[in-house]
Amino acid sequence: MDNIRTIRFDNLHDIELAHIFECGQCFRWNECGDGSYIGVAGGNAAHVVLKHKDDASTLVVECTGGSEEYWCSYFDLDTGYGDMKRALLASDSKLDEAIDTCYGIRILNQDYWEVLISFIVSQNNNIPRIKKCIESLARSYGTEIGEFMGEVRYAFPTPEQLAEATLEELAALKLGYRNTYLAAAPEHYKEQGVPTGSAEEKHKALLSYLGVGPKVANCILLFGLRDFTAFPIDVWMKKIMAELYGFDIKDVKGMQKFADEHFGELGGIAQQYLFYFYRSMQ
DNA sequence: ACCCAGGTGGCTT
DNA sequence: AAGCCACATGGG
Repeated sequence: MDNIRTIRFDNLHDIELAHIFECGQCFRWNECGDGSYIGVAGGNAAHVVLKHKDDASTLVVECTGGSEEYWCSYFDLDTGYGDMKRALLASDSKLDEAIDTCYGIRILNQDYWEVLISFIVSQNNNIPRIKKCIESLARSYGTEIGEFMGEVRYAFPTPEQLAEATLEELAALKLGYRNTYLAAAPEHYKEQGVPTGSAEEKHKALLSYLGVGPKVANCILLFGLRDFTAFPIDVWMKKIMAELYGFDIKDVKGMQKFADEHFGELGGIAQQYLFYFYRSMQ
């Protein structure tokens, strides 16, 4: 692929690629072996490198497309994560180690539809297999971007493209029982559009998708709609909340209520730090 | 062979 | 409202 463009962002803080891409919010970025990552976002393939120098960082994006504004928004570079982290630390010292160790998490500005489908696939599944499933979907139904850094890359399929898939084809992609959920999603998306309103209203709208329950809806709220009040509780978060705050492992309602009152507007940020930190410790 | 993974739908109490 | 359990697939 010719026409590779290089975009550079200087003087950045509170950013680390591994923490952004490995914290469980996205599934299409892969590490190259040297700390840089290759992935696809918004129909563009990209290779991203982060360089730390003194107190600041520089992000270099080599991409097949996407404006400077697009990538700035995608990496959420205009949001002050330092302030959010300081606010969380001031309210709860139990976050000290997680925030200190995983300092550079940012919530990517991902496409709503892609997040919706990705987290339907994620249920009762593990991250390596989720990534394979999503890559298969892109390869089978997404627009071919072209060869980029030694591999042909594919955009995530649009709702119209995924609507073309038959149940038999989806089953052949080894999606498991979730294939029926994916088969139903494009039409529902066409009818409902992108949810608006309060967090509760959006959450409720998401629950009307087959295959979307409370946990997946919270992931979509946080990663697809950038609602930082969302606090997804999966099997890992149940263990973490039980261990850290003394909840009964099954008391998900109590955990949700606590997160809402205790972390408020920054629940999603707190959740990401806790999830990623404790998961990386196994 | 068994258990688990960024859970949910559907059925039974 | 709460408690089961099946659901595909692949890795440990």
